[in-house]
Amino acid sequence: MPELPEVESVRRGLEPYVVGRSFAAVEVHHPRANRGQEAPLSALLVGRKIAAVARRGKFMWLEFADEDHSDPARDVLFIHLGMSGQVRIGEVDSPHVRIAAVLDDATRLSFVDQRTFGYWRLGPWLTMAHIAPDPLETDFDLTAAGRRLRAKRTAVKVALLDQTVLSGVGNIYADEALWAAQISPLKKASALRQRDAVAVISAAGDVMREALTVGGTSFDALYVNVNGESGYFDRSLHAYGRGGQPCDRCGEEIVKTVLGGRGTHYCPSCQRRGEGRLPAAN
DNA sequence: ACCGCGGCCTGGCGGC
DNA sequence: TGCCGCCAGGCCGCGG
Repeated sequence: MPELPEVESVRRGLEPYVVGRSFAAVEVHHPRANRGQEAPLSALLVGRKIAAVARRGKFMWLEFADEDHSDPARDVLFIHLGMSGQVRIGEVDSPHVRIAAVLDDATRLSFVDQRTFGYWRLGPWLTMAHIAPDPLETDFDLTAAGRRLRAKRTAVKVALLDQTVLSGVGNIYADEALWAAQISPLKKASALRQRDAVAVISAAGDVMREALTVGGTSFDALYVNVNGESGYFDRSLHAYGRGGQPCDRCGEEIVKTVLGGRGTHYCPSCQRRGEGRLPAAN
């Protein structure tokens, strides 16, 4: 479940089941699920006590009780959901169960991942040092993120997806943030005024916070929380997936195009902020 | 140093 | 019905 609100929904769901528990058994059913790991995951994890479930952007990780949490070199268990990963409580009847784990209180965790872009990997926390803060962090610096965005010479849509600028934003929330801030996805990030860069990042935070309150966005059973339930933010989408439909703000037709290889949806009429002519407000 | 593109996978859908 | 190409919410590494 790809973007920040979906990952955070999983993190919150996982927390009460795993904190204070230890791994009793871990079985890897698909080699890609722990690629990059030499030793078997079970040898690395069994007996280790989980102290916390943390997240930055779309990266989630388990902190262990026997590690120094202020040490950037400490080992953590990264759980990345990739494009189609799920972490479920209990056993799951699916051909895509890639990892099955049991905790010391007999709680079962199933890592289900159709496309195998996700993984569990024990490694040093600093492996993800390049991931920028996400807009839901309490000390997130909007001004600095705005400057990083404007340092990019790509289209602003592409820059929003760059996890070293800010993290957590994926293809859905990038389109939604640009729609909310009334900025064209095609506009060069470096051509944005600072206040518009800040506005679109701020909008990304707002949209993701709102999505989180309804459990994230899911169009199908691929994107579910730890109990297999779908979120329903798809009902609140204004741009993503709405190509050919009328803009909720101005009625013009939403256009679908491709930017940076990703489907991109926007209103060509009212997403023109910072282009010299203000959109007609309805 | 940066940016753009291709690759990694599976499965569902629309078109022929 | 069947096959084929295209598309999908992410990320990394390569080459220019």
